[in-house]
Amino acid sequence: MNIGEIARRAGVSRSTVSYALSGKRTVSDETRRRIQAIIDELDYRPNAAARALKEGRTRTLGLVIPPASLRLTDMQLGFVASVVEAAARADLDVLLSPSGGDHDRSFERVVTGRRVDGVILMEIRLEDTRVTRLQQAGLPFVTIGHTAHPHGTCWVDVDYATLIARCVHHLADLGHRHIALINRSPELVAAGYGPAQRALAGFTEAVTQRGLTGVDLCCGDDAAAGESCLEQLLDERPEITAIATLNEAALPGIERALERARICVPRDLSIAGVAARHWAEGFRPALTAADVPTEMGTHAVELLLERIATPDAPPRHLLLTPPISLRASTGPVPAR
Amino acid sequence: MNIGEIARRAGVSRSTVSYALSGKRTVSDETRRRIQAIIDELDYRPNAAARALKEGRTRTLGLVIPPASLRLTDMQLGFVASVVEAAARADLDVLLSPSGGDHDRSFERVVTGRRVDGVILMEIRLEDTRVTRLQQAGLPFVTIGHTAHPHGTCWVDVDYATLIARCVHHLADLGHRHIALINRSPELVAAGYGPAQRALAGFTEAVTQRGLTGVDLCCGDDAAAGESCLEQLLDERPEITAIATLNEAALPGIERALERARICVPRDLSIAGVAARHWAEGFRPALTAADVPTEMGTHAVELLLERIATPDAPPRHLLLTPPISLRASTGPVPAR
DNA sequence: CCGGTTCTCCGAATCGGTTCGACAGAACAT
DNA sequence: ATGTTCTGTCGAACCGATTCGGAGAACCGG
Repeated sequence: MNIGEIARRAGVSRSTVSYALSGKRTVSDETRRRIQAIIDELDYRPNAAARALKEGRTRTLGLVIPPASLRLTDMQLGFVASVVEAAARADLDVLLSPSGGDHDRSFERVVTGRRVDGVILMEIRLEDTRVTRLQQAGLPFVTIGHTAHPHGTCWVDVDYATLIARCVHHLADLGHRHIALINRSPELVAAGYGPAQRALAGFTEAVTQRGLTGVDLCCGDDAAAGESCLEQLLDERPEITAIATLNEAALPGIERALERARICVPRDLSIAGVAARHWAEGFRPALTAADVPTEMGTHAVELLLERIATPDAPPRHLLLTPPISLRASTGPVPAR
Repeated sequence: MNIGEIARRAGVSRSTVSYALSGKRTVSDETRRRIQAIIDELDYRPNAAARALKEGRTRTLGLVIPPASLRLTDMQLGFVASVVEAAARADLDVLLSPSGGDHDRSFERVVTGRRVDGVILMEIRLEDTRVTRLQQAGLPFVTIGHTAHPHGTCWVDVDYATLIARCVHHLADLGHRHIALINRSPELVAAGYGPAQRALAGFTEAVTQRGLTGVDLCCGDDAAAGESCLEQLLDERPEITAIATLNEAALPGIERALERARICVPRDLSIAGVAARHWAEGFRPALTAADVPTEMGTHAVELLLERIATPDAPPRHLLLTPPISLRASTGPVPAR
């Protein structure tokens, strides 16, 4: 079912069919109707490869995700979902490329095989070779998260520094003087993972500003790590009355450790953080938290489309600071 | 950087470059080396659209996922990840299409725009219009899960009936006589969702065979539902000493309800089930369970590649029955 | 020295669209 | 009546690869 077949049946030339479809030149009403009827009957749709070849664009976006070996967090999964939906709304398809290493066949195919019109990069490091690779290839791209040199690139990110700082201020307002930050895994922190770094920065600044005692510790991204991390914290730093965290995957473990230690939230201890709504609401009691916006992906797609349309415009950034939803996990500091 | 540019620089014709690359005809060593050097220098890679147009295949697989509005379960996420990785290993790209409704633009584009060589369909219902659409379009496809008419199509699935039955037998061997099945959500069961149906069938048969008392109940796919479901069960059926379940998302809630009721697992109550390893190991104590194989996606890709290669071969099925990993959540029935 | 192989390579056709220039005929103005 | 503009359509070129038929050279044995 190619365009020639349609043209033959309609008794017109191939170009007329093309124009009838695209509307880029006028076609008489009568001819257009005849063509449309045949297209409907045969369920014809133009061959994507042929169109891409001639037009020089693929109507496809690349989405580079962490390799499957690293379990995607719920937050990341939310990004993927919202990217895919936003792209679908713009009638674009999404090509997935699992990539973490530097020399990755899948990534290279996407970048240099002109399979996509632009790329969205997730889970980037402060120094990221993939970013430089994309820049050198001249392919439009947007990152979710940003590198150490954020000015030359388009990105959208969550302002972890501000959000964690707000958590600290909220807890300080409630009278808490000794606050702990439960950060992401030591490996991520060591690798220069942006959110972890910036959360720590925001925490430190807010703690200093309010004259509080702050403890910050790393914690693996799973329930078991959360459990042992909290046990250690309760053991070594009994003066702590409040916790701020951005480690949503550790929440179930934190909850378990608290329950085991017979610590009642928020009576004995307050917790606030940054987490996908799903995790915050699954916590007992429901977690006071800045809900990480699922529309991150939507924004990334918007930025990318802009960038594809006008590659020479100055790169735009989007730093999101969602409000903190007050739920049940924070309360006044316990009387001594 | 097209093939003509390479040819010009190497002083050969375009066809020679093509043959040097594909090896489908002999090219002298010296010429090949010269061409390869230029390709390496310019970092040339053939244009995917042009190749797809000529070859009639896209080297791309379509993966149809549930729409983002429905949160993907961990298991489904595992499938996606393993599909993507298996495809990457075979040097294939994966095009994502979120689709649930029947008239879906993204799905139609993938199916009829010849954007992919084959499709993997997840989360299918016993009656699924997308399956018939694919059959009518003549596009090779494999489903993860199977419909009510499984013989005409290729699929790979987990044998929930057998797995749940094995759990029951294991519990019966330990002396348990009163066993409950915690199934998936009532909506899914009502909608004719295969796994839920088959789990119930396997449970009923095993219970009958061993002469046990069985209770089966539906439970929403989240922690809160698991919690209330278990509270109700403990309240209404105190004689129950063991539980079998395939509802991994309810596990955290089940755990919480047991802890609250001061029921010690496995001393007072045993639990066994079917769950992704991640969930089973996150349970306290670690859950005796058949680990849902993450390689489902890998198998689906293998089947699909076979089907693409030989579309007229009889359709193959794969019913996986992973072994039950004995962990800490099952033990002998408590003395009365 | 000639006919037949073998080894290399080239030219041209092809895939299925889009788009540009041209052109016939109608409509309109002078 | 003649020139001009506007409409609707067509033919051909083009995007960048693959692939088939064949050309020319080297080499073989007879």
